[in-house]
Amino acid sequence: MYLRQQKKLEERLRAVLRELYQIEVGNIVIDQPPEIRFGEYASPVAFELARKLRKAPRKIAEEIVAALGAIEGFAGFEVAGAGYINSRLDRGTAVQAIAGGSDIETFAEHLHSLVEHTSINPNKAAHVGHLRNAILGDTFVRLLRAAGQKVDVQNYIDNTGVQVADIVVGLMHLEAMSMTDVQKLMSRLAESGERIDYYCWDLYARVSQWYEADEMEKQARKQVRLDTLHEIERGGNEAAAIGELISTAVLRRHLETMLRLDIEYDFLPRESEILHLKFWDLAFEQLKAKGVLYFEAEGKNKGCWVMRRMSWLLEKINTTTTESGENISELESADYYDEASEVSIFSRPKSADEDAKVIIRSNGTVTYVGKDIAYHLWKFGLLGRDFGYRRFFTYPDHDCWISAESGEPDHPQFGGAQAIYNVIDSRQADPQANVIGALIGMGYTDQAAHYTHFSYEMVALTPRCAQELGYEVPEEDRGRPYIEVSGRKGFGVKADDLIDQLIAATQKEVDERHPELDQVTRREIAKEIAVGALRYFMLKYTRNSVIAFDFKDALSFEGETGPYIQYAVVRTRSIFRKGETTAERALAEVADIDPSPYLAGGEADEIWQVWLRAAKTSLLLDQCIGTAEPAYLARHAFQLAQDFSNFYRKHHILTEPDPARKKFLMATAAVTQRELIRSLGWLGIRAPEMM
RNA sequence: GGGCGAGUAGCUCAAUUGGAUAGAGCACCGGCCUUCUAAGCCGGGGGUUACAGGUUCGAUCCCUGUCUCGCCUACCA
Repeated sequence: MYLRQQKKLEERLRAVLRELYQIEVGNIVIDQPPEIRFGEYASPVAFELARKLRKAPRKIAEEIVAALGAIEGFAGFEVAGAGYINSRLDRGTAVQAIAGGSDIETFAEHLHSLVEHTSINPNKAAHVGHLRNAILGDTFVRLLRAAGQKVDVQNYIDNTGVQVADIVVGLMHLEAMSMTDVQKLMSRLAESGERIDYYCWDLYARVSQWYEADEMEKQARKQVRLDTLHEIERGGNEAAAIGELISTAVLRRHLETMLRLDIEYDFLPRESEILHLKFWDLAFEQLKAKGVLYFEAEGKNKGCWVMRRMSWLLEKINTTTTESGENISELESADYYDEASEVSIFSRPKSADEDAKVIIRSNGTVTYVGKDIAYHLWKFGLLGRDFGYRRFFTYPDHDCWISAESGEPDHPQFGGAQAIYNVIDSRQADPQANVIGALIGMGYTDQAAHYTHFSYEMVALTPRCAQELGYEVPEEDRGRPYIEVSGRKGFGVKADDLIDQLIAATQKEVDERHPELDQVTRREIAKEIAVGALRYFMLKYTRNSVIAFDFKDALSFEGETGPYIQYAVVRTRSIFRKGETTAERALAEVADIDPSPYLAGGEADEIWQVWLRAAKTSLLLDQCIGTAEPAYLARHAFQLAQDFSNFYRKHHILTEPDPARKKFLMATAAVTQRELIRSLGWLGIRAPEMM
């Protein structure tokens, strides 16, 4: 309702400006007045026109208001302050419309999108940083799906990288294990209920220390690491087999951890297949043919195949654009690859570009960015080769597939998406930008424009939290706001430990509050609250804010938290239970009455505030997708819960004597419940029956 | 050296992307359970938005400079 009326108002303003002043205003700014008593929409458009028209803004605003006439659903327009144009909705009509439903259809897009998130190296347990990634990604998937998009969820698995190699080194060299020993180890762990990912967490830290421990041996040990890495990449040997076994087991653990948070995946592309199916060879041919990649014959990169950096391109086209991906759409108009002459803007420079990015080293091996370019060509359906697929993990209503050299004949289609989102932390902005740069250089500007590096800042630990975990915090770090986690040092909070702690804390509360419920139900409620607390905690910060993790904050269930919002829903449920009706019925019954009398006067503003906020959920969905920022919706849900709590205290619903007013108050609780559950659902948070 | 991000209340963060009196949560102080669940509500104190200029009707937001912090910038992967 809110969004639809805003668009109507915008159009009318546009028409009025055309009539009165023969002016086209590109973007008509409409926001909300500082106080609800001023109306629902405010536009400062008169200020903007003041200079152009050489008139006082207030005068312009008066002329516009006079010319607006009547707009369906609006009660009136007025000039406020120095020249704001405030618009009031007809509250009675609006309430009926809000009770009727949402207006997602005003912006729904039927794109085929691909979201990649989680992507944890399968060599250790997931930690809080990975949780932020997965929760952000999963939430964004839910938002896109809510807006009508078809979304594939991918979790990229670097199963042949140096981190997996480190684990293999640990098993083969520190523990002197063979393949059969490793198999025995795994069944021993399984029997004793120990987690393979936790075992690897410690082993990874040990191996990282081992490399550095002995100055004399350092060189040799690093060589062991490199040799192991190459064996794993090549495949068909013991190191590769052990790597495969361990990484697959750890991967399975990651999927189980994420499932605790209701996070599911559709496809797991692995680096091993990107290597063995030779994706790179095809990408190399394309890059070479289009001149994006060229052989460097001199300078420090002599003997390598190199590519211009994105930063160079941005400077070249003289834009102020900096953040990777986000403003690529501005590049669309220009041509960076000329089809006719087959010349790319990236073509070989006259003198060596020392700053160029090396894609193929002088020893003939491909760098990470090179493989990533190939993979992203596949994502957009531009590579000309596909993975094999086989089933890997089963969810209640679908399967998760994994890449394979030769897979099952019948499988769903992946790749070939119209838009992609890569949930990757901000430290990888540069490599991401270079992949985008390669696409642009190859002439795939449209794809580059739909490539979003969904970047976010890391989760670090407060010094206090680090000390609680038993880590020695150096003197100079104690005053800092946060300390970066480190897998190599085994320094961090493991995801499953945190979830366990959260459940233990919520379980205690639920047991105390509801001794009458059976244990299974109490357990279920405790889990829902714990997950709600965790997911909300990770979502309430905007993406580019570093989260300084602290158990005190994360284990809080009061104030701006998930449980606060869940609690508001539980209160509405309680009202309908005691009132022996349902939210659906309460919303339907608002049609029987005229709510207008209850929406007028100062006292009514706080009730109207609930309806207005509830009406904005769709607007928030639109904004969250446009800005790739789920935090706005998290905040919206909190504010709606807050508005409701305020209303709830002041207006006692079930004892309301006026039957028509009672229906209206019931509908107020109902619309809150509907919008809170909807918003929470998109945030991946369930709304418990009781708490 | 270059690039990016950040600096807002004691602490952690917002601020609808240039709009009206910069808002929340936590912490602190005071009040509210015989009434739909107190994981709640109400009230209070708390601010030179790092600093200095500039742009304009209007700046936390844009521009220039300075300071502080973090990250990125390898033929490692």
